[in-house]
Amino acid sequence: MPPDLNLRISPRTVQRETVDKLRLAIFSGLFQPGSRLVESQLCTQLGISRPSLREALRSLEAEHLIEIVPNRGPSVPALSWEVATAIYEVREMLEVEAAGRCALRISPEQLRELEKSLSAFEEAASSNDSLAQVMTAADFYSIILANCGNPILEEVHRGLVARISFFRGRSMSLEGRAQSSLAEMREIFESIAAGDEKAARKASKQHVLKAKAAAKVSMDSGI
Amino acid sequence: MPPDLNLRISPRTVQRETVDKLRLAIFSGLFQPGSRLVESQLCTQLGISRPSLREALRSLEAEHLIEIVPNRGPSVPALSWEVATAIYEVREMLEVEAAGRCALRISPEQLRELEKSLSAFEEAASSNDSLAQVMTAADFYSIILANCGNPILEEVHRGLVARISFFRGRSMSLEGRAQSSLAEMREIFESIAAGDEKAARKASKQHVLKAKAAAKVSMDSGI
DNA sequence: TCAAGCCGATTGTCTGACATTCTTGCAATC
DNA sequence: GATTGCAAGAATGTCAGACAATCGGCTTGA
Repeated sequence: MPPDLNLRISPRTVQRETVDKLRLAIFSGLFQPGSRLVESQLCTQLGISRPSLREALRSLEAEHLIEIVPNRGPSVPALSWEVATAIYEVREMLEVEAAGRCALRISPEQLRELEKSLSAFEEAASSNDSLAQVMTAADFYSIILANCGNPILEEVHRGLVARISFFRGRSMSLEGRAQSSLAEMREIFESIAAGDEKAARKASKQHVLKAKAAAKVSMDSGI
Repeated sequence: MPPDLNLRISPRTVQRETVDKLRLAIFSGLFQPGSRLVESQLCTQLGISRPSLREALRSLEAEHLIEIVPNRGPSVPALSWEVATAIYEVREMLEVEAAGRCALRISPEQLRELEKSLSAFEEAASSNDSLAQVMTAADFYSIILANCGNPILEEVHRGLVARISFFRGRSMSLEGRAQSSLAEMREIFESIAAGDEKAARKASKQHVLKAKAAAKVSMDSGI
């Protein structure tokens, strides 16, 4: 028997359900950065009690998806470009490392999964649904990170990418960004498929750098 | 006026106070890994109500300092060596990068702070107080990370180091580990003081690798 | 126009409650 | 003797309601 196979089924508690829903709401831009989240409103909208909601909010606070100022309550933080830059830098470190490791150790089966997710992104890229683009792209990274052999790398990366979902959504709407993103991701995929660690690292680095540049453009232009 | 100077004073709420106290309790080994945390007991010990405690627990859960299984409640996770290895690897990436950047940009004033914290560790190293050793060493890293120019790097690093505090405490108790740790940290300090990025990276990498090895030894020997 | 003060809205925190689920000990059965 | 089944107790998940402290905005007065 595998030593650490986690067979325990996790009942979905109200708290967890709430965290997931709110997280998704933030990703999809339902809550704009800077907007306040009023407890009583959320309670009625979600149909839950205040204690449960507050527990969920504390979880999101610890993930840095919201911030809670005492006596003012929770709000979606407006990410400064300075912090966004910092996140992109760390994301680059993690993603480059993960891509490199992934190229050396991914299984054929997972490679097919990666290809599938690339196709999914390709389809999304040809549409105008920027949320779908962000989500499918996240799946693509997720598979790479899940196969880098380091669960912590994956976990930290997921947390960071979540925090810049706002920027990612906006920059995906940029003219041609989705298509060039697709090209970059295809290059990453090819390198990993070829088992070429160096190429995977290089392609991955390029991709993050361009994503960061696109985010900067969208931020400067759009307000 | 600085654009983003945060002048808001944060009233210390019961929730935050509780998070800090529990975090410290975990660091100091008051709660052994694997042990369950019973809400009613903690409530009476801390003198707070259950909702406040539960909010605090959710925060700690999101920091991965505790885990909460539905209908079983919170407990301190027993870190497997596999996960610990993963954490050490990511910590290495972050700390090496931070040390390198720090060497290029630290201010003379902060450098003095770094030297001070090194002295503090030196003193702790000659004692037998392994908690003090862990704490002062954490201060040392903290200054490096705070001067690397990337707040996210700092934040993520702090979170990871927190999670391996148990291992760090145990390995510091190893014969001679504190002294060799001191030597390694001094080398890091010297490199940063000299503004030598490459040396700082190298010394930092060595330090983390040795810390990891020491953790492995203490784990294998001690049970 | 601007400052001071008041009022509603919101949050921080507590108490108490109850259904559900887990744990544990004991009895019954094979 | 080992395993199964069950029942009591303990712990958690969730809710409702309450109240003081604080914040933000609006009115009022100078």
